[in-house]
Amino acid sequence: MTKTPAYHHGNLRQALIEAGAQLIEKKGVSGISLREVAKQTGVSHTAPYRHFKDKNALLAGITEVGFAQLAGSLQQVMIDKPNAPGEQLIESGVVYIRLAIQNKQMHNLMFGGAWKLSNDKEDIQQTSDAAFNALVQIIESGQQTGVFKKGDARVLALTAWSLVHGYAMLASTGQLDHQAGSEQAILELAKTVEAHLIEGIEK
Amino acid sequence: MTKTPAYHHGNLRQALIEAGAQLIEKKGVSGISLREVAKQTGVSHTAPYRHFKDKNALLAGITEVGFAQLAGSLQQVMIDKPNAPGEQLIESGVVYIRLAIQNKQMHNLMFGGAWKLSNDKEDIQQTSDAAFNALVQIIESGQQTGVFKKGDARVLALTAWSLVHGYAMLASTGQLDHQAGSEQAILELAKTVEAHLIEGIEK
DNA sequence: AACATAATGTTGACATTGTCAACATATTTA
DNA sequence: TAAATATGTTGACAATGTCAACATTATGTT
Repeated sequence: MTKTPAYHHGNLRQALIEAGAQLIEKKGVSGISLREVAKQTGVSHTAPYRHFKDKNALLAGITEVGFAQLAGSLQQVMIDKPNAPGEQLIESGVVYIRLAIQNKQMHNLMFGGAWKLSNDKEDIQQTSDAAFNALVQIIESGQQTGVFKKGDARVLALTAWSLVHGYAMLASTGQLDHQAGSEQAILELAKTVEAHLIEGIEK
Repeated sequence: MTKTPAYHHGNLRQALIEAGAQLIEKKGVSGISLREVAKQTGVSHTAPYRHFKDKNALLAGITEVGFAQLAGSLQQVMIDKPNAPGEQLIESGVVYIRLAIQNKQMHNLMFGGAWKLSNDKEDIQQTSDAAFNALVQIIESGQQTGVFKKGDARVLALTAWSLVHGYAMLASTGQLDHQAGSEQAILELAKTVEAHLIEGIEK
C-alpha cells in the first residue's frame, strides 16, 4: 500500500480512483475519459499524469478497488461458514456472482479486457491469485474432511472458478434474462448450477 | 473472384467488416478506429456511415462474423460425433475454447462488452440463442440415452455453458498461464475440467 | 429514353480525447 | 536557507467519432 503524502490536493490519486469508479458505474467502461475524471475531481486535465502513467494505469487502479472488494467479500464468507467447505464453495460462488450483477460496470472493467496489465502493476494479478488460492484451500479442506473427491485441488478449484466466472459473465451481461429475470432468480439459479457442478451431471 | 457489380465500391459493408476483423486481430479491440478501418478499405473516413449507424454498429457487425464461425464449428461437432451426446458435450467445449484462444481479440470483442447490442441488431442474440439451444439438445439427447441425469435440460446446459465460457475467458485472457502454458496444454486441461463437471466434484 | 429519387461516397468542420512539453508552485531534503 | 523533488497548470497537437453539405451513381417510373 503506497500512501501519498498530502501535497496540493490531499490525496489526488485516491480521489481520482474514486471519481473514476463512480463515473464508470454511471457511464460504463467505454464512456469514461481521463479528462472527465479530472474535471469531476476538480483538477486540470493533465493532473492525473502525476499519479498514473496513462489512462490505462488509471483504469488498472480503479480495477484494484474492485478486486480488493472481491477479496474482502470472499474472506468474509470464510469467516461466516467456518469448517464447512461445501457451504463455503457454494456461498463463495454466490457472493462472487452477486458482486458481478450488482456492480456490472466494475465487473466488466475487471474482466472485460478494457485495460492491459502493465509490468509494474502486478498487484492485481497478486490479488487475483490470492482469491484463487483461497478457493484451492476450500477444496483441500473439503478433500480432507471427505466432502470432495481426491485429485489435484488446483484443477478442481479451476473447475469451480470457471463455472462461477462464466455464470457471472453471462449474468452481468444480461444473457440470462431468458432463464432468470430478477436478481433473486439469478442467484437462486446460481445455487442450482453450482449444485450440478458438485453432484455432476452424468447419471 | 466474383466481383459484385454494385454502386461505387462493390460491397463496402462486407469489406469494412473484413478489414475491421483483420485490424482487431492485429491491434486489439481498443486499438481500432472507424477512420482506420475506412482507410484500410480505401474509402473516405465517413463512408462507413452509409452502412453502419455508428462505430458501435460496425463492431456489432464484426462480431456477427465471430458468432457465425462459432455456430458453424459447433454444428460440425454434431456432424462429426453423431449419436454420442457425451462426446458431443466435451468436444463442443473444446471447440469453443480453441476458437477463443486462437482468436483472442475476436473472442474479446464478442464477450468483452466493448459494444452494446442495439435494438435493430438482434441477429447476434439469435445466433447466440441457437448455439445454446444446440447445447440443450445435446443434453436432452443424452438424457434419453441415459448418459445424463434427469432434470431441466436448460439448466444443465447452462451449467455446461457457464463452465466452458468461464474457462475460455480465463484462457483467452492469459489467466491460465500458471497452470497450462501451451495451447495444447490448455485444451488438455479443458478436457479434464469438463470431465469434472460431468462426474461431479463431490466424493 | 428521360427524368426523379434514393443510395452511396467525399470534403470539411467540430468537439472530445489522450498525451506531451514547458512552466509554476509547493513540499521535502540536505 | 538552498537545492531537489513532487505536484499541478496551461497550451498545444494529432487522432477520433460524428454531423452537415455537397457530389455522384444506381434504380425506378413514366
